[in-house]
Amino acid sequence: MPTTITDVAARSGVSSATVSRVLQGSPRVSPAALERVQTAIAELGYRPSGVARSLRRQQTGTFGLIVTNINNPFYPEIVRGAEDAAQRMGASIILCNAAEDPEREIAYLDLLLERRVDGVIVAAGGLTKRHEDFLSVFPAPLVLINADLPGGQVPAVLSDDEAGGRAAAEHLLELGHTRLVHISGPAVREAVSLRLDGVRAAIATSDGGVTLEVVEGDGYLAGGLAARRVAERLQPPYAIITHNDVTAIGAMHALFELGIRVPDEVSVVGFDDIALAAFTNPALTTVAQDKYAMGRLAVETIARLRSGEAVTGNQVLPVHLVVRRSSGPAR
Amino acid sequence: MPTTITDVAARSGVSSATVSRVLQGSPRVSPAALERVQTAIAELGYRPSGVARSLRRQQTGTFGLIVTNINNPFYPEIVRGAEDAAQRMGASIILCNAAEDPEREIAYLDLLLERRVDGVIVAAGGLTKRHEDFLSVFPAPLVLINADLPGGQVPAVLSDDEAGGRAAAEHLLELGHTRLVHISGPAVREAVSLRLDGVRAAIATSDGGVTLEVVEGDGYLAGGLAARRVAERLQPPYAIITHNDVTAIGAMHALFELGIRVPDEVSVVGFDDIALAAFTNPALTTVAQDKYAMGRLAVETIARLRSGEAVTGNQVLPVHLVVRRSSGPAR
DNA sequence: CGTGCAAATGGTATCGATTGCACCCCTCCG
DNA sequence: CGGAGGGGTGCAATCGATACCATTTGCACG
Repeated sequence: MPTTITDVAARSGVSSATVSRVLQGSPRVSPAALERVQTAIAELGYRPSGVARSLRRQQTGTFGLIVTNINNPFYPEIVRGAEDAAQRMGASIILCNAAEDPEREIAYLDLLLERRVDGVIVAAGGLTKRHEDFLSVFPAPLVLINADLPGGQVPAVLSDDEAGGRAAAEHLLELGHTRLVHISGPAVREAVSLRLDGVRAAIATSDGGVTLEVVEGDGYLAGGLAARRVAERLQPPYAIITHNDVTAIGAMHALFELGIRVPDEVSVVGFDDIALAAFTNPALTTVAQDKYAMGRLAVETIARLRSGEAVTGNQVLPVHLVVRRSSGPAR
Repeated sequence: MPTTITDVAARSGVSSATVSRVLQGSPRVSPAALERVQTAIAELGYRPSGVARSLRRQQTGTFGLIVTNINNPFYPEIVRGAEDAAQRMGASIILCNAAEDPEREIAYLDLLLERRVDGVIVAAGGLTKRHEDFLSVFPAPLVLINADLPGGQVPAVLSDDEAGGRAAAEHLLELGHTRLVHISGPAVREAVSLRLDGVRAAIATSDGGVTLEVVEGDGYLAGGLAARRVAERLQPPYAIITHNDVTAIGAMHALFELGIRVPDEVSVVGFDDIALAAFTNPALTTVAQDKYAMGRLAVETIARLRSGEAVTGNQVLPVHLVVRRSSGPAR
């Protein structure tokens, strides 16, 4: 049984109202009372109940952050950006890991609603129809990361996926590659088609004679293993663009196992620029997203929504190509 | 303004007490009332307030889980184990990412207390003196993962680090290695010295003539770069044991950059068996911890503590060596 | 037909903090 | 010397749900 505001009031000889005023730093407290209350708080080790406070204030100072899969190193950076931004505004984050399970995402949405969070951020990659139905009537401030809801009613923070796909492809074309393979993520993800669009756009504006093959992966390590099937029928040189870095790592592993050298025979370009990308062998060329900023922006957007501001547009963040060792000239 | 239990009561023509009984699935409700209440709930889209419920019940159905660094792929598996276990008992997890900042860990501990969570799990790696002072008087059920508090008052879930270190070293000795290098983690971490103890124990029971060099890393990617300094003065063959897989990835990268072949010239053995370990080039030999079980056990232990049971002992989980391609015979 | 018991339901205090309103007392000025 | 004004404080309602206790209703049995 923790101590309550009443205990503090009793010990310092004032009413609970005065203790409450001390807690909020109200100026309408005499120095003597202030002193006594502070002493009592320290002596009792009192800590106000966030639960009672939330009930009374009708806000919890908490945001929910739902991520598709915290196992994917792409997400932790978003989490950090969101946490830091929340901390700056005195709020905190409830992190929910959906573990690639859409049902679980919805279950968490429900839970967060019951917890009366002040807003929810969904960093989900792919949205199913059920998500859309659920999210479009969601009764709390809501922001999406790397996903988009038709109608544009829900604000979203996005990377410029199309430009990223284009940059990756242009880089490979400049290196002289004419055979491109794209290992995509699950088709439900918005970003998947946008990145592919970018690749296609780059090819379209090239001199021609460039082929593109698309293989669907799972957006995780195993997806990269699709590179094995590709390698079985394609003679080097060619170049692989993956939906994300984790897939690229899987792909480079498959090539390594087959004794195919990267980048001498096959070039590989990833997407995301996770911390590990600089440490693969060879180091991974990739399209960098500003993950930290995405988390931060999402929280700031939630805060604006909460303060009544109407925010509906999408915020698209620029991406940039980071050239490392996994891409090289075709020969 | 969300709908409340009173709204539901009014709409269904019963008192709020009856609505409450419906919410808890009490049998003391007539079928007719049940029906009407359920209809009203559905029509209004009513969802009971977790805040009010927590205040009244004096428990929140929430556990806090503080992890040192969610960027390290070791932790997400723990999170999953904890989330699944919590879900089974109808509870939920507030995940706090301390981002390697001990002050932030303590700040989160404070926050969780204010939020009146029903228990806290700290997966922290290293505990400073301040942690110890803070944790030893922590006024809520507490369980540690991969850390230990003197006095044995706080239950902990641990891997058998000493056995793990031993297994790694024995494996390398069997391969004929006589020069071992250990890239450790930050000295504050308990596990660091235990794993090293295991390595030393294996060497002690060997035929002799084995040397061991210890280098301190940071427990993350950059720590592995210590391998570069080692490589500058040591002629192959030798073998590197790292504190964890992420460090091993950093080490393999440093060796790769120097053109040193793994495992032909230098063997590398990691610790943790993160998902990525099977996908490095070459695939990483490592000591596997049952991360998922650690998270699960921690939550189950919290639940036992909460139900009044006195749990104080440490639970040590077995580890096992997974041999892949990064370790080979010395030649 | 009266009594007793159980099922169904409602009234209301309570959880801990916040806050509008009222009150007291002191000071200052007319 | 009296009244106005304001700083400091306490009372009590309130947030939404729960649970104890009391009351009503229905039914069976003697």
